[in-house]
Amino acid sequence: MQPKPLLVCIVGPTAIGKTSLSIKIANAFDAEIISADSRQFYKEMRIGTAVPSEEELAAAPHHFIQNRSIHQDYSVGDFEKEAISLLTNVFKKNPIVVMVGGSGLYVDAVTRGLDYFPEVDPAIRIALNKRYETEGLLALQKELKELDPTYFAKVDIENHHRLIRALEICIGSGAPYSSFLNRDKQPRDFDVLYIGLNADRDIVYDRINRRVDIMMSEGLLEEARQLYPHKALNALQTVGYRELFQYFDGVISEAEAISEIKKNTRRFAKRQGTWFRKNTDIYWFDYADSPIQAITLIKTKAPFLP
RNA sequence: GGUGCCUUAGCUCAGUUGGUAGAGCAAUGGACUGAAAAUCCAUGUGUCCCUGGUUCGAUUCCUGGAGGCACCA
Repeated sequence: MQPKPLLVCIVGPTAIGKTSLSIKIANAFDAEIISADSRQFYKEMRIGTAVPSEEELAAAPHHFIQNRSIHQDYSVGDFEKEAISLLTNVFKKNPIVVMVGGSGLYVDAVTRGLDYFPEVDPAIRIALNKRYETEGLLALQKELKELDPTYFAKVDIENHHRLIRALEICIGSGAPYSSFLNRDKQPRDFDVLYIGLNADRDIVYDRINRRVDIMMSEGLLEEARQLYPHKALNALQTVGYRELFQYFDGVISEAEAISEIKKNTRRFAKRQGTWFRKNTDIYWFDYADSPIQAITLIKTKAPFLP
């Protein structure tokens, strides 16, 4: 039997060194790289999202890096479809692809798949957001309880994003949100090997703090200033930009904005840890380990590779 | 040097008319199916500066000490 191709997923908290490891692995196997990072898609956001450098991008073929505009709506569902179709093509020429990503949901969308949900009119979400503003959380809870009692019983009903998402499906499709859950997901015709990169909390936090300073010295302030007119866009609800927008609004000082960026990035890294920790398929490595160890692991898992 | 005020959680501070304490922030743990770097939930953190005294009992009152701030010299 022909062995399935292998998708090597490199995960871990922000600023741990995933980009660098992914390039070394890609070079070792002459592989291409897929980014599963929910903010590196956007071509207008380069410094604040820590997009790979020119040299890094030249070192291996990269996909899903700065291939979108902040003005286009984009979602995990779109990413899943595009990534799977790209993988199908790339696997035709190479039995291994490297995926790097800090966005847990985006990684899982590719490796495990999302359930099918119908497309709904974006106006529904807009209306629901308005309702949330005027009538509050309680009104949303009440409506979901009526339209989808099953999902109501298990969602976090304090979380308006969850409520609105479920309601938009209920209203737009006429069927309960929960009726779409746990349908047969698309089977994947590739195997997945997760490699996690981590370090002691102090080290991660220290790397984050230093990286924020580097971003500022590379011109994050100017990048944010140019995006300031678009601060309401979804893509710009992003650590590193929001805080600077507050500075431009005169709400906080520049120094405060920088320390807020550091704090919010640290919190983000903590949330990434929570997400990845529950994935028991991950092989964890210390950030200081040599990439040889990861490459050796890949070879033992996929002996058919050159 | 004198006088006054202060010292309580990682930080800023509240409080106990004497029964070993609580807010905000920070931090930590968790959730997550098309907004996910988003959004949401939960949780503590303590020689109450040290010393001696009064008291059944002192973080609280008193003595002395240390550190800080202010004013006077």
